Amino acid sequence: MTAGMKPKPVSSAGARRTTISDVANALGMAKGTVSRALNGYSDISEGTRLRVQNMARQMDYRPLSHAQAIRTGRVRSLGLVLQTGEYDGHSPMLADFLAGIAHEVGTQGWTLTVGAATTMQDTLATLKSLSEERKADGFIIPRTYTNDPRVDLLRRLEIPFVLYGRTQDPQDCAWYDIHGGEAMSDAVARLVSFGHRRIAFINGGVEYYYSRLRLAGYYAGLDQEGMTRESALLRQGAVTEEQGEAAALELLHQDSPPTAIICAVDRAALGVFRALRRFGLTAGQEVSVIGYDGIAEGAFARPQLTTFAVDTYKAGNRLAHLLIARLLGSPVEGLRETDVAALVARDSDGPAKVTSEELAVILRQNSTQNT
Amino acid sequence: MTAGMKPKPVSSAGARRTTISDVANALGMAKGTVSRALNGYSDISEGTRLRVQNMARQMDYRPLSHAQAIRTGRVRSLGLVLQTGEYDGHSPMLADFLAGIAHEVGTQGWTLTVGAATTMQDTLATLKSLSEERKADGFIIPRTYTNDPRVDLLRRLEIPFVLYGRTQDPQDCAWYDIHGGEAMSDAVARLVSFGHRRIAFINGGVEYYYSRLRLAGYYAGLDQEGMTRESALLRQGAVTEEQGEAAALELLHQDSPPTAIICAVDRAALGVFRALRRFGLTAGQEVSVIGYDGIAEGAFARPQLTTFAVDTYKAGNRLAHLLIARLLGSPVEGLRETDVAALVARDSDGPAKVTSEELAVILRQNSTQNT
DNA sequence: ACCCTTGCCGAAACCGGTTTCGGAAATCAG
DNA sequence: CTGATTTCCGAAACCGGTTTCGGCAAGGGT
Repeated sequence: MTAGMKPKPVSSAGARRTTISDVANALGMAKGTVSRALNGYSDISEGTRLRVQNMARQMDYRPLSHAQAIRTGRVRSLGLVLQTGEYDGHSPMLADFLAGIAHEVGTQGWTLTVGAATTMQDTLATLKSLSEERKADGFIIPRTYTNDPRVDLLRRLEIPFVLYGRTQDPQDCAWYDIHGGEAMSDAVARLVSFGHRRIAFINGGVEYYYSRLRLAGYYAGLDQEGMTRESALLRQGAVTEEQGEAAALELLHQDSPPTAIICAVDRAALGVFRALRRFGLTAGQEVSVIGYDGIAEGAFARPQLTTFAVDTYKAGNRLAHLLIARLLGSPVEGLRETDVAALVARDSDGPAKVTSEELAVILRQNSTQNT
Repeated sequence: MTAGMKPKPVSSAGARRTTISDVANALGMAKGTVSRALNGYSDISEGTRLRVQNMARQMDYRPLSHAQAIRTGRVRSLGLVLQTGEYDGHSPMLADFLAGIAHEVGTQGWTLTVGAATTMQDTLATLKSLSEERKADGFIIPRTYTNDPRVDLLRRLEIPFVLYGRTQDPQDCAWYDIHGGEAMSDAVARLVSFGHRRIAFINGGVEYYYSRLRLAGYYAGLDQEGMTRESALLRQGAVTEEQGEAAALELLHQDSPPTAIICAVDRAALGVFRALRRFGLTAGQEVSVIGYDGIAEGAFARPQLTTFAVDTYKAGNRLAHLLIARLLGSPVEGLRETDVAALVARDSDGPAKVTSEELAVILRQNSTQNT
């Protein structure tokens, strides 16, 4: 094998892929040398490194990840375990999320491996087996809990991961998160500027860490405006339309009903629409409603939902990026990103047209007709 | 190494996985023998096969798929490339679909690798690279077109695949499909039995093969009832709420409006609701509406949508099953399953309360107020 | 008793990479 | 000019499996 061999011809019909050996003896070198040159070992001279890289590019050589994995143990794949229980209204964003991950992963030459589970127990087992079988080098953990058993598991197993959202104990954690709290306090400020004085908050699932942050944001917003916190204006654990509707009904049936309702989750906000409709009211008129998420249905609802939209595609994208960085050795402290949700002002909120007292009268009048 | 060695102790802290060599010399055999015993070679006696299998189970030996892949070229992974373009209303089912695939795949010891693309061009490139890099042994092709370039590509590359839905040329194709056509003709029959005489059909995207089948089903239903086909009662290409709403408005603005509307897609049916609401009408009263898909929103809509529900989880499940079978060597002809959609009778359809003529009058009256 | 199958398994090559090890050539110190 | 380092690369081992090949022993036919 002389060094002057010409690169292999354009792949004919039954062409085998070019292997590292092909590259090696096209260059007249040992395959070990080619490997080290390609992987940036320091004992390779700059000259040969270049020659190898050029030849590899010319011959369109791409190492097979599973062939590398046998020695390195790394398969260049990110894992994602979906927990699909009851309908929780979050699935609409899934497609974008996956697209975001898959795109980033694809351009880096990595892969996305997805598993599914129904219970947390099941999720943990799936995580364990996927990593034991080395189907994934690390995991993206979506929808983090305040106290997340998945985090505990992966920490114990020393398997890299990155969170979508944060968790109570940040040790060993990389994450991408949206400032949901900030959005909530912005919502309060916006509603106050519209003249609202009684602003309620319908929070999401209490087990998720995000609901803590959003509640804190709501409180911060109240504080900033010099308003007092009232438990009568707070409802927790609404993530579906029904739950949102039920929570809104509770809020509206009080003596001093809120003239504005902030929801931690868009779908709950759509439920609030329904509750209002029961009284013959429409969001954005007598009562303002602001949501959070930016689901597509919000734009199609009547009235169109004002919301703080999160870019789910981008989230997936950044998460993949961060996890790959972590797997490549970046220290976890540098892999923590937060972003802001973008206010999408539509029709479901606006200037206060009635006071709480006036609203109470209207509600009493109309409640006799319905329900 | 004697044959009587005891199995390795329960994995301690830094325990390596058990390899095939571990099993081999626990049994005092050559590793090649173990491999052949486990893979059902015929030159292994029944006795040793049993001994090997037992020992493997005892030692919890599971071969690493990427280690096998290096020789076999098969990684035991199914590929799925999502095409995420504009919001087409189909994403809600995605979570269930993935769960169905992932579950089947998981229990068989396989994996699901997902990619994403925005355009068809992109999808084809992704399919090609995923298979070239051997990230997937075969593909699940969702949302089949009448004439599907993905099928052409995979056929040409001789890569196994299975379709969710059918396509024009069945050569080399395995599939799982729902009898959408049957559902549509059932819908016609149901509406006729309710006394409806003018029944319209709002079809889905014309490029998909399913819309041909559903249209044919609608026609078959009409034929069976001795009704004539009228192009005035047919609209095509509605997959979103807006498109459904627009199509319904067109249908209702005619001189002889339909008293019942069948939609090939639930989301379009929800759009029809909105169109009716514009006229102060509600589905299930003056006009009956029947959808197809069984999306969760249908149950939450007011009125609740009568629809033919497809079990998306099951679809994913069966598709994974079929593809794995195909990859294991089953002839493609035996890998074609069809299932039926289940009628979920709710509130959006019912006995005809007005004739088309009466409806026309109502619509004319109300159209002056709205729009 | 002998040859020929057949059944069954060990040994070794192989898949496509990575990593270790050792030595030749080049560079440096004195 | 010599000896000691460095620099750089070839050779070979290795990763965890699969597959080929050949041979020993048991069984069958005559």
